[in-house]
Amino acid sequence: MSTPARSAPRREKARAATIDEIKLTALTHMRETGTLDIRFADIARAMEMTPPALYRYFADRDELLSALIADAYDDVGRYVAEARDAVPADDIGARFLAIARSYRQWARQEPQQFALIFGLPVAGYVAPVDGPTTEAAQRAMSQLSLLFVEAIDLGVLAPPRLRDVHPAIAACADQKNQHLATEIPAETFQAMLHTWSTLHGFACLEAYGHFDWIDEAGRDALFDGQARLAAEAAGMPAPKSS
Amino acid sequence: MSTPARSAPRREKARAATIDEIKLTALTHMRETGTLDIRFADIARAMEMTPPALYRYFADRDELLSALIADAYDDVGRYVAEARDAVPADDIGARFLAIARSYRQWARQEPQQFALIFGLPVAGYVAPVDGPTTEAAQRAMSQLSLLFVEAIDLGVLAPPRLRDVHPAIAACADQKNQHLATEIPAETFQAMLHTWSTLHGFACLEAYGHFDWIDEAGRDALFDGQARLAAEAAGMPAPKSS
DNA sequence: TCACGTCTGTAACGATGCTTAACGCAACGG
DNA sequence: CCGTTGCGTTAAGCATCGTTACAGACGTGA
Repeated sequence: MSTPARSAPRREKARAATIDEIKLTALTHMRETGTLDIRFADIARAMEMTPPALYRYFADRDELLSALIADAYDDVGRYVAEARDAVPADDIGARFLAIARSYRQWARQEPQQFALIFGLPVAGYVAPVDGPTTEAAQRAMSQLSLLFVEAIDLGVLAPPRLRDVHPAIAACADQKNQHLATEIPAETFQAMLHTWSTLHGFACLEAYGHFDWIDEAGRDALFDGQARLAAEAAGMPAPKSS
Repeated sequence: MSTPARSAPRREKARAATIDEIKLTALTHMRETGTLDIRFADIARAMEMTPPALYRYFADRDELLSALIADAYDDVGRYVAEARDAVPADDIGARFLAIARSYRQWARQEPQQFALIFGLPVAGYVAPVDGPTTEAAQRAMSQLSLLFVEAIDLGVLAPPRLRDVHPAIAACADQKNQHLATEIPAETFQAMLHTWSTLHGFACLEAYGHFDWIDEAGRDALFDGQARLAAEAAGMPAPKSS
């Protein structure tokens, strides 16, 4: 049976640790090679195991990949949420900046995981069931929308720079609003998407090395400017603290 | 010898045609599979040839990949330039919109080529010599900077929304200005980078399917809004024509 | 017509990877 | 103390793929 014993806390712990080690080894290997390629042979070698042993933990290569993708979802979501929550709840502007910066930093630190989620599908991998791609969008965005809700509740959100909203976008906004306590106006919903696109663009270009010709200080300043523009356009207040 | 005969116009033509067919077949295969994987076996099969025959045209798999990447550079540059030049030279705002839209459209039509240039390096492929990645940045951006130069020369470029420029960015601007007749102010240079990031972000998200939950009309409107925001922030005039 | 270069196919080598099957070992529970 | 369970190894099968070597076919130019 593939079902693990139901009463063996010690075993299960070891098993979970091994699973984590496998995933971590896979990630490390991706970081070292700079690609999204993972081979059971490589992982096994790095763990001083033999390839077939891995099949005790993952049915096949795709299952490992799926797990990595799922983890990446969680990682970026947690990373961004933590950065946001580390800033006083009453300083919405600073919270916005924290989200923006953490999104960028995550992409920089983990370009492979970033690509895993936001890049082209990996070779030979078929996405399980319906659109985890869409789910990635949802989860990444949800942290941002939470902040917009906070801003609305605190009454500090100015109207966004762009006021006219296409009916199709308004419809999307309505649909999303059904899951929220505080209603997000369509213009603000649109501004959120603009914000995300803007920050994502910078993160992509930088993570994949297209800004390497600008030194780090310049990139930092450039990004903060981009974030400030985005905040301004979305009606987000300026940060109180530096 | 790998050197093709020096006097055989007919042969050379056929050879060039075959090379083009190989590259096109490779692209087609990438489009169909949705990945960046290319295998000599697949290409050969699609062309009703045998794998070894391909070695007459490309020394190895990497050489083919390099050629595809180089082509992608050219393609996007040409595509964007043509779109821009199809608009009256005195309507800078419309020209800007044309560039923005064509960049997005290219990414949408050719997500694989887009990823080839702007994504993570392909598995098992080592970039020849120094940073073609950087070159991609240069070439894509150059079409945009040409437009900014036009705008400056016509005196229709307003100061960008963001005025303070970090010294590191100013230094980059100075360096780029050495290759241009018309000097681009540092703030404008910075605004160009912001513009590119913004448009690129939307293009990435859409090309890789993260906006699939918005219907096409909505995406079109969303993008135009994004472009308008970017133009406004960069000091670009509004289009005269619709 | 004949020799040459070019192109292409057949065959084969070597490496690599995914995956399954069968066996041995250690820990755990009664 | 013994059976069960889970984990890991060895061995093997299978499928590819990249690449090279060799030999035949074709068109070209003298």
